[in-house]
Amino acid sequence: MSINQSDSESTPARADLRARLIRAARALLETQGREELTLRGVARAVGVSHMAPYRRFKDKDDLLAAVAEEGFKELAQRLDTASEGETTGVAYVAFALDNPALYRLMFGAQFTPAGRFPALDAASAQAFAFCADIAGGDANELAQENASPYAAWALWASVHGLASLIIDGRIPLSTDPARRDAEISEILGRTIDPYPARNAKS
Amino acid sequence: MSINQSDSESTPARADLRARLIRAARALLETQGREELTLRGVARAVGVSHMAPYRRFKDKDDLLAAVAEEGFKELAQRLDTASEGETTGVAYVAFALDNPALYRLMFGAQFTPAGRFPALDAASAQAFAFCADIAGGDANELAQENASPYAAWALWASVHGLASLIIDGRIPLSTDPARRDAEISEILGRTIDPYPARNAKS
DNA sequence: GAAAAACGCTTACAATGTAAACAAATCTCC
DNA sequence: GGAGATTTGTTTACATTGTAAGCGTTTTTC
Repeated sequence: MSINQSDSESTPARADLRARLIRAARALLETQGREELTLRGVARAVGVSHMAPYRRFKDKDDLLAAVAEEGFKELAQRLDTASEGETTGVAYVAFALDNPALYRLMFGAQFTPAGRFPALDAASAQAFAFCADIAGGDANELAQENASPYAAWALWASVHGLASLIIDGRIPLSTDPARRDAEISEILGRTIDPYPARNAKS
Repeated sequence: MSINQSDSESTPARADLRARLIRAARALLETQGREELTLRGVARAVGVSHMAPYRRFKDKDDLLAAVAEEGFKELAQRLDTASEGETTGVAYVAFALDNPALYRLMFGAQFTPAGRFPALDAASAQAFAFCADIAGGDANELAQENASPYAAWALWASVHGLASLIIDGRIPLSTDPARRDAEISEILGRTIDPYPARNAKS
C-alpha cells in the first residue's frame, strides 16, 4: 500500500529513513561543510519534517556519528583493497582527499570521550588495525599487552597528519592525480622509511 | 557611571576590549569546547552587551581567527625556546596537549581558503617555518623555488598527526608528564629518524 | 568648543536544536 | 479480523544563536 517503488538512485524511494538521512547528511557535508550542516537541512533534503530525524537518531551528534562510522568503514575497506601499485599509505591519504569534510568529521572532537558511540569506536578501531598491521608486520602484535604499539602509532600519525595538512590547504599538492599520488608517496617515504609497497595483493 | 571596577584578575579592568574578548574566548574555548563556544557567551564573560564584539571583530569567525593567530604565535615561540633536553618535536606536541581546543581551532577548516585572514596566515606560516628549519637544516631551503619542501612537510605531518591523534583520544599516553614526553619522543623517533636533539641552546 | 568619529547599547529577526503533544500507520496477539 | 499498543512522522512551541539597524554617549580631531 505504501510507495515502496525503487525508482532512480538519487532518492531510493522507500528506503529506510535512517539510511536516507545518513546519505543526505554525508552529501550535504561535502557540499556545504561541517559548520553549515544543519539537521533541518538534512531533513529538508530528504523531504521530511524537521523533527523526523529524531525518530531515528537521538540528536544531531548521533546522526553525525553514524556518518562518521560509515566513513571509517569505507576507509578500512579502501585500505584493504588498495589498488595495485599504490601503497596503503597513499590509499589512506587519497581517501581523505576524496572526502575531506567527512574525514574531518571522523577525526573531529564531537564524539569524544570514547564510549558515547560504541559502533563508531568499533569502526574506527578497525580502520586503525590496518595501521598496526602494516607497521608491525604481525597483525596481533597490538593484541599482546606488552607489545609496543609505537610503530603503529607513528605510521598512523604520519598518514593522518599529512592527510589533515593537505585537506586544510596547508600543503599544496599537484591537482593531477598521478603526480599527486607521487608527491604523497614522496613525503610519506621520508617519514616511515621501511614502507612496505603493495604491488601485488597475494 | 559605568562598572569599570578592576576587581580581581579575571577581568583586567580597562584593558582593550579586543584583548579581553580574545582572552575570554580562548578561556571559554578550552573550558567548553569549540562547538559550545558562543559569541554571546564571550561577551557575557567579558561583561559587555552581546553586540559589543562587533565593534572589534567583523563576525564570530574573525574573533576566532584572532584567537588562532595568538595560538600560532605562541606555538612558534615555544618551538623557538624549547626547553633544554626536549626536542622541538616534543615541544610541538606538548603545546598541542596543553591547549587541545586551541590547537584544534588553529588547524580547523573555518579559516580556509587562505587569504581571508592574512594575519592568521602569516602567523601560521611562521610556525611552519620552524619545521622547515629543522627538517632542512638550512632555513631558506624553502625560500628557493626549486628546493624540495618534502622533508619539511614530512616532519610537520608527523608532529601534527601525532598531536591530533593524542588530543582526540585515539592514542592514549601516560598522564605523567615526564613519561608522556618520553613516549612522544619514542613515537616521533620512529617517523623522522634523523631527529635533531636540542640539548643545548647555543 | 564644535564637528566627527568611535564606542557600546537596545531592539529586532531569521535560523537552529530540541521538547511536547498529536494523528496516522503498523504491528501484536487473541 | 479486530482492539489495543507501538511506531512513525507531523505540527506547534520555545530558548538560543548570529547578526543587522539604529540610538545615545563618549572621545578624538581640529
